[in-house]
Amino acid sequence: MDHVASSDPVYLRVVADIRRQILDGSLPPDAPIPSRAQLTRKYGVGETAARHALRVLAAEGLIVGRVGSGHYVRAKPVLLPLHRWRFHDHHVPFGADLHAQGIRTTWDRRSEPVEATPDIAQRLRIEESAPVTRTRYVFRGDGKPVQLTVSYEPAGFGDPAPDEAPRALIGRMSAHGAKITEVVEEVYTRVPEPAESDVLALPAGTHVLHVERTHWAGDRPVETSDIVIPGDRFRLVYAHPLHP
Amino acid sequence: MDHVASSDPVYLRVVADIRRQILDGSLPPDAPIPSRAQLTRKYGVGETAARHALRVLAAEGLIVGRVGSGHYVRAKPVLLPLHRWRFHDHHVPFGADLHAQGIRTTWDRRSEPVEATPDIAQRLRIEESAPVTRTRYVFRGDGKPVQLTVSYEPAGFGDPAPDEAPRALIGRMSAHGAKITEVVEEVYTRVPEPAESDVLALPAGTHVLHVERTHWAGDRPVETSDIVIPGDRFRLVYAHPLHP
DNA sequence: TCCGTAAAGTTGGAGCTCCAAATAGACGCC
DNA sequence: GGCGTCTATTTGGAGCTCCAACTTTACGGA
Repeated sequence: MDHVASSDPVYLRVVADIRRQILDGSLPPDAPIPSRAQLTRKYGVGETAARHALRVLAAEGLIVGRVGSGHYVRAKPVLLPLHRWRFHDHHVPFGADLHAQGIRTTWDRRSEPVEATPDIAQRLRIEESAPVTRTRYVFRGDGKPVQLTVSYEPAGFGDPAPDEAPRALIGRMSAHGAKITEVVEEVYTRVPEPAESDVLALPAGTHVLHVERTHWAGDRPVETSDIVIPGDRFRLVYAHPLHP
Repeated sequence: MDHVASSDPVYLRVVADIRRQILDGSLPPDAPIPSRAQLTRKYGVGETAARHALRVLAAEGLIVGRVGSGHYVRAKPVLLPLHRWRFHDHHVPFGADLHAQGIRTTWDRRSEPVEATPDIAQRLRIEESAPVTRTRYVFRGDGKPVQLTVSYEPAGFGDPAPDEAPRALIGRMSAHGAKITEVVEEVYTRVPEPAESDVLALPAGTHVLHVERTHWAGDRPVETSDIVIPGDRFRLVYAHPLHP
């Protein structure tokens, strides 16, 4: 996914290679990164390029440097490249489009404990009838429901630690100029399995919220994407690429 | 606010000085930043330090570099140092504390057009009885209202541009272990005047949402802070400091 | 076995240099 | 005035070097 042409700066070659290893898990948390001197030999670059590569990776939050010791893969690494993400306008998907048409958006959320259906149980990898929490988000345009989002998560799984990190729901969605004519539905399941780190550029082992179904305005499927809920499993860091 | 001791790295001295000038407005948007060569002379540092300073400021989003031309203050600069901010957990202020006590949080928001009272009119710097939009946020713990937040903004002022930037409401609040016994109230006013850039580290001219009153659990005042609504007036960039 | 010291390695700060690509301004020509 | 060219300046990539502060490891003595 990270195409780095041979004409690109050499430091980016180093960055891309190390980043890939961290993202796919071949460099696990706390693993040591080659030192400056080793990088110059391994990639045949100068010290300047090696240093800059390490600096970029550190700024991205993927590695940490310890003076006198070395660089290591961040224990709970956290790269959320903001430029790949879109906040929902007013927390309403496609909010920008609604606003463009002079439609005022509101939403609310309601959680309730339910028992896992076979379908949900399988997705969440829990037993049938186990207690789960269902949260229904209703997004409205001018008071009329525009989108219904249902999120399931295992009961207890979502109970945050005392000083838990923020859990703002952030989504990436492509905004089309779709008309708002029907109630749409998405089913999110909070699957405790490794993120497709390639898509999200998240470290291996990160937990994601997966969009299972998405319908929009007349059952026209919308681009499906992963959604991250920053939770107690990882801290949220909005990284600024810092290149060049 | 940015104390840079003489023992600190020299590039930080340069960064702090330029940053200050941008934040207090003495370097207005699009103003040119001294070139590498000029910085070395002006601050008596080497080229390495000058370059690194510019790189840090660029990574912070305060300046942009144009090859062959120079560095300039970003036209709509936007530094939001995430580490100074706390997302509301589940968008609910003090949500982390509520969760710690096993309390489940929900909230909803409702907007309605009203006429400006003298009080509000003065704060918003509009005429009395002018049309304003009142938004009432109700934050609930286990279904019971925990906090009522009322936000006023001039009608039209908040009407977003067609491709408006996200408007997620982000707040910084100190989380106390306060008990949830009473409905509390905050009055936010979207004041179209320069931010106290020193507090928020936002460039001069940025518009902020100012917290006018805050009560919490038995009329005990909570730390008052500024709140930013990313809107069409500026783009939101989550910057990662990038030092060192 | 335990402890203290010495040596080697690593980060981060800082300096210098060279160069390609891009820009902006000066200059001359029509 | 308008147009094209040429030159000085600037960024960004890349190289090299030196050093202080710190960590890790290896070694030797008690």
